[in-house]
Amino acid sequence: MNSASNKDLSSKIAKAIRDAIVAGQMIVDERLPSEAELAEQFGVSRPTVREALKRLAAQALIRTQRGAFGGAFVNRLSYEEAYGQQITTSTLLLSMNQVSFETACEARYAMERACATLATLRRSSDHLADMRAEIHRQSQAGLSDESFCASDVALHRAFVDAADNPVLSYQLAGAVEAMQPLMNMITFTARSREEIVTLHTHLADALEAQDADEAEQ
Amino acid sequence: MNSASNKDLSSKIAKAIRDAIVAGQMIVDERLPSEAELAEQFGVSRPTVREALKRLAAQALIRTQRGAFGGAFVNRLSYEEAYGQQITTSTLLLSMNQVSFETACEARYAMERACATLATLRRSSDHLADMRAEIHRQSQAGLSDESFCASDVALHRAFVDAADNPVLSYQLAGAVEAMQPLMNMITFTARSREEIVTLHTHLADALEAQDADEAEQ
DNA sequence: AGCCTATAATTGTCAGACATTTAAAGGTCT
DNA sequence: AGACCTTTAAATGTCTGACAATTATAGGCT
Repeated sequence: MNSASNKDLSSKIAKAIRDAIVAGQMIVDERLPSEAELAEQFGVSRPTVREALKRLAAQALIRTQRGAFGGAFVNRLSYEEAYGQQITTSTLLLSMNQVSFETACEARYAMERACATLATLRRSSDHLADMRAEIHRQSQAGLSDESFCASDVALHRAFVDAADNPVLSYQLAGAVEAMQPLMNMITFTARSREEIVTLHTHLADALEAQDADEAEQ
Repeated sequence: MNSASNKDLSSKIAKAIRDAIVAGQMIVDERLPSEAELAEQFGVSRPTVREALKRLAAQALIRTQRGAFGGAFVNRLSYEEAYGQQITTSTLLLSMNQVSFETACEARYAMERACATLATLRRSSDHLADMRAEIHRQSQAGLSDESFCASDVALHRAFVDAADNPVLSYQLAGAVEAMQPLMNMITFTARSREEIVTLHTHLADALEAQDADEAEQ
């Protein structure tokens, strides 16, 4: 995307440092040279270096610390930070590209079906309890559409986590959460809510019984 | 992650603008105020505003254009840009968190199984041809491990695209591509290569026959 | 009408300065 | 000797002011 001939100096510097990190030339928690040193190395001014560093910080590749012996450090990207990144990206992608509700739902169901086998094998009682709790909340009458959606997301999050694979959780939780704004635009009738709750109950039952044929939803 | 009390002014400003964009208060291609105006609005200096804007640019939320009537514009996040973001994030996440090869593979297979049903329904002859071509390449003898992996990624990419759901493609292609560095650390014996090629051939055959029970790999 | 040029707006970059934060070194007292 | 305080220096965070580079628009010339 950023061709090498990008005129922006701060882009080029950010890319150079990013490449070094991704290539493993800098290990986690390693300290980068100070801004003044980087400025000298790249032959630019400090503000330009700072803009490059902020770009990297925005991608959670580095973190900065003030004070003596502070500076910029290669950041260990945590799952939480990665979630945040993915949710921001996915949310924007969906909201800006006229992705139809059907397409998004289809993707979501497909990905959740992917978890079903693993989840039935590994679901813990904790995850089951979380799911039951959300189902109970969803069946209450006075719930706003927004709260209903939020609970729906929480339920699916618990389901995905039940597969006990952090990579899968990272990928899918982001996707599900990103769809929440789309879902919030929909109003649910009492009838459709009932259907959803029934579906969720079947899902939880199947998980509890460790029956893999619940993948049919 | 970034609590509101983050001391960094450029963080706070970036967050404010990002929130406005995500909330839909600014539409695609809308022009932001100039840096000087933003500086005045937020009561900070121009360099600080610039650092905030660079953060947003790093996330592809805005693009900038120089010259008269240039400025920063809300960017329509394309699928390609989103891929790039996701690949960077996923690659780092995997390489920095001692994710085992097994966990990654498990996630990958699970997600691909998710595509199987849709792919069998919708696969075009183009996708099939792409897959066949990669399979052919993989069965050649003198191929380096790295090229073998690259071809493997290309094949799976074609498979995922066959499901004809851009959201799914975006999610999974990023995941598969991010695993390439992990896969590159592995050396394949002639025997294991043979098995993989056989597996891929079965997959392509099943897709061609539109037989959904190939999901068993 | 068509082309060229000046103009103004805006981002990109630089230099230098000061404020703020923070860990470490060193000094003082018990 | 050990605990506590103070100083110090290194580094990021921020500001000011300036100049360079770019580019769409307006106006003038032929």
